[in-house]
Amino acid sequence: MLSMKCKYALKALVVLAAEGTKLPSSAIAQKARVPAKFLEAILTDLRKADALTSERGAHGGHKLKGSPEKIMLGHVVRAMDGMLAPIPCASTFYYKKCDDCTDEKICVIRHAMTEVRNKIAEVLDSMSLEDLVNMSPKKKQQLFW
Amino acid sequence: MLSMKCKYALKALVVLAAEGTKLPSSAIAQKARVPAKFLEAILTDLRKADALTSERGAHGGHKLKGSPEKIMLGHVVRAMDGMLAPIPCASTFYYKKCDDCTDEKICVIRHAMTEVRNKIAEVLDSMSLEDLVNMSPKKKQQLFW
DNA sequence: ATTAATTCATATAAATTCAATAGGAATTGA
DNA sequence: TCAATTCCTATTGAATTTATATGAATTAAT
Ligand code: FES
Ligand code: FES
Repeated sequence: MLSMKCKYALKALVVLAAEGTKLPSSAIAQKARVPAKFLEAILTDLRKADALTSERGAHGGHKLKGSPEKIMLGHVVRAMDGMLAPIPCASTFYYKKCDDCTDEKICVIRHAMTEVRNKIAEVLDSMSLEDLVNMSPKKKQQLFW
Repeated sequence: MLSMKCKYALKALVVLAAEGTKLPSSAIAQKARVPAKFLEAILTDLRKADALTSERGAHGGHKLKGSPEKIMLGHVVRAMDGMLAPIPCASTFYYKKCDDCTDEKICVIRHAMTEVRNKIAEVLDSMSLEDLVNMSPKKKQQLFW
């Protein structure tokens, strides 16, 4: 399950990708239809995840770091929610051993869930913010949802 | 994320699939290495999900309902954890509208997550308990994890 | 220098979900 | 009657989620 945090993060990034310019968090919150104060914390995390840069003070704001086609959904989702895999032992970026399994090399649950994780990663690691923006039939009107 | 409940459920079902026979929950708990009392509740849910049948009283126990190749992982995961989709609006079995989106037909988040959900469903709805058992290199020794 | 707009840091809180345990009623076979 | 079992209801503690509140630090404009 994607958390609200992650969903909001994606929306914020789509807004920034479509806009291209620097925007204050309040403007992003409005356009993305996301709780303003919650978004502030999310933007901080996105900055730490290297997805955007921020400037403080008057006329400050947030701007995408790098071009939209280089920021992949997989990167964003991992930064917000952690692993893509359904189960920690099947994760490549957030691997964790299972206490209830003695030999993960033969574990059939792990094998099955690794297949799932690979499919998820295939989709999310090949889809960029630009893809997301272009996906919208109304992108010229800046309507994404 | 797969819950522990779901993981335990899958393990219990693999044990039953491999064994073929009726087993009391205590025996399943031991073979699957799962907390006994927690498993009891899980087995009840699995019965309600039509994955097994139970007999009460002495010599009672639980038995797979139908053959292992007909019970799909997707069915089990849905019964335990709900939707496969990363987000409710992208779920086919557990659909729920998003409060923060005004037009889901054009929503790019939904479009992206629908792709993910379809990949997940493709894997889990085509993999059966029998597949899981056969996946094990040590199935003859009943070692699955 | 003051003010307004902003990010940033920290703390907190309410609600929900998860993982499990407890206790005992009901059922069944020996 | 007894032992083994499923089944039912309640509870618990911990963690996570989804925020909100407060105010410090920074910056540009006046
Ligand atoms: S090793 Fe993770 S489920 Fe078995
Ligand atoms: S409709 Fe669900 S994310 Fe937009």
